[in-house]
Amino acid sequence: MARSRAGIETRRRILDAIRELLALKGPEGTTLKAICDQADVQPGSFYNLFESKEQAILTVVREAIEAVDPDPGHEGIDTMADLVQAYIRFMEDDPSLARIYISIAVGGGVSDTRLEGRVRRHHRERAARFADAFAREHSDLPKDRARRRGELLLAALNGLALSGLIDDEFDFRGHALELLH
Amino acid sequence: MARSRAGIETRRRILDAIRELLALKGPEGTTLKAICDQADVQPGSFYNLFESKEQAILTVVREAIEAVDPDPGHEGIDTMADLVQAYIRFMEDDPSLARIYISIAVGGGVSDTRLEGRVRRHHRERAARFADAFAREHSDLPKDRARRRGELLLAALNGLALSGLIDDEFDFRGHALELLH
DNA sequence: TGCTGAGTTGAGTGTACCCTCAAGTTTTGA
DNA sequence: TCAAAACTTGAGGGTACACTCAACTCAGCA
Repeated sequence: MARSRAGIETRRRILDAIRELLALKGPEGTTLKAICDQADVQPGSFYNLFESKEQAILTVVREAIEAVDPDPGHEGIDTMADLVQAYIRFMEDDPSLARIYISIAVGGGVSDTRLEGRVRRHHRERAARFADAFAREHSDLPKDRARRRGELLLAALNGLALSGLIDDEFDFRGHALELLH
Repeated sequence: MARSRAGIETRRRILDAIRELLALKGPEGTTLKAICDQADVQPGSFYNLFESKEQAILTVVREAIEAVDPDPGHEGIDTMADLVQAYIRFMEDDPSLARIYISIAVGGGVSDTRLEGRVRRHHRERAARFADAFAREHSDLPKDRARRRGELLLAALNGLALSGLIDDEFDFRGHALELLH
């Protein structure tokens, strides 16, 4: 753990390096040497701050999982527009984290049983949040139908994000906004 | 290359092993030893049939990319229902390939520049196919709007597939069929 | 100013990886 | 039937990997 100014700064540089490498080169390219080169740090310094490479990567992965969910405090009162806008912001402001997030969701990268369960739990909570927002705006619909619509909207956003990651020219923002109708 | 009965059979066993390992353990878990154990083959035999581990994996990856596209002959005449049904079949009959497909699409696994271009090209062709099918069934819509709807439908399907891969209990089939309305 | 502990260094360790190859067995086809 | 070709074996080689550690520097503070 970092306890001094220098340590905190080094820790940040390392996490930045991992984030960039994961997004750019994938898990296979995120070697200790690559991380250390990118962060301009020696292995010994890395292991002074992190228990293992795996643990450091998991820190970034957790960050990605959390970043996709906006304002946890707003849970229970956010509108569909809020949720869609938040996703757009996530994709535009932090494409590296977005790529990592979708990547773990599929399980193609860091495959770890604990992580798999965490992703599933997170996904279900997120689906519920979408379902609630939708139900609030369409109180006429039966509860079950609202839930399914929430699931569908979340899936559509994830799919649009996927298209955006595959194809730089894809108009994620436009499509996402259209979803609101 | 396999030239005799035994070689062809061994080659099949190896590709089966890779397919299963990629889907179950991800690229990191798909080591030569794991492949050979699973296929009940020795390394020397592997290298008699494949140039490299990478080449063998790419064979499976290509298979996954192609498997998602049904009946290439029908291109230009398929209906939206055909395309959706084909995706459902792909997800249900070959979940390993489906996981691999979505996984490469994100770029989280085998990250290779050639592959990245191939995926992008494939994705664009696939979006065009959806757009065409949609335009054929809604000739009243302006061309551009039809294209965007095709893109959206493909993205939604991919997103639903993602949900299905994260959560076994997710009703992919039901949601996909509902998309047709 | 000098002590303490946090931070840094980089050569070095062991391991697991991908791949090779000489020697042997089996299959093919003339 | 038999020689050539295809296939299999498994020990072993070179490399790149994650990680360690003793020796060092440096910042913060009494």
